Amino acid sequence: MQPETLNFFDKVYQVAKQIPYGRVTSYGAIAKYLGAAKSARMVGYAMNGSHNKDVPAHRVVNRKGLLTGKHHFDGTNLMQQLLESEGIKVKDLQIQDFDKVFWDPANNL
DNA sequence: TGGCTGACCTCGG
DNA sequence: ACCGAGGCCAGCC
Repeated sequence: MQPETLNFFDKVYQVAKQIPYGRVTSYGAIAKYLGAAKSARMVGYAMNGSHNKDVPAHRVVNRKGLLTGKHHFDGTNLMQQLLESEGIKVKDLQIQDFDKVFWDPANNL
């Protein structure tokens, strides 16, 4: 579907958009799926432009299930609220049952 | 224009 | 098992 010609950012957006409801993924998972495990940083940075896209950046967290990017959202606990709104239990910036809500792109794509 | 930063992860010692 | 450093690409000053 996605030609290799697409840039890293575009690919990230494509994958992030496909994240199912009530599920979360990590930057590294997406990066690794794209074939650039070392480019996990870029995935997070790509989320910076996700604001203009329909990318649920709140469903993307770090490897520890910590909402590191919540500081980039509008309010303070907005990101946590969104996740809890989807049924995901979040303790402060730590996602509970992260293993259960974790969605691997390679698992579905 | 050139250079630094940034929502991270993996590898090496 | 723990700690330190590197790497990637694009946007912004």
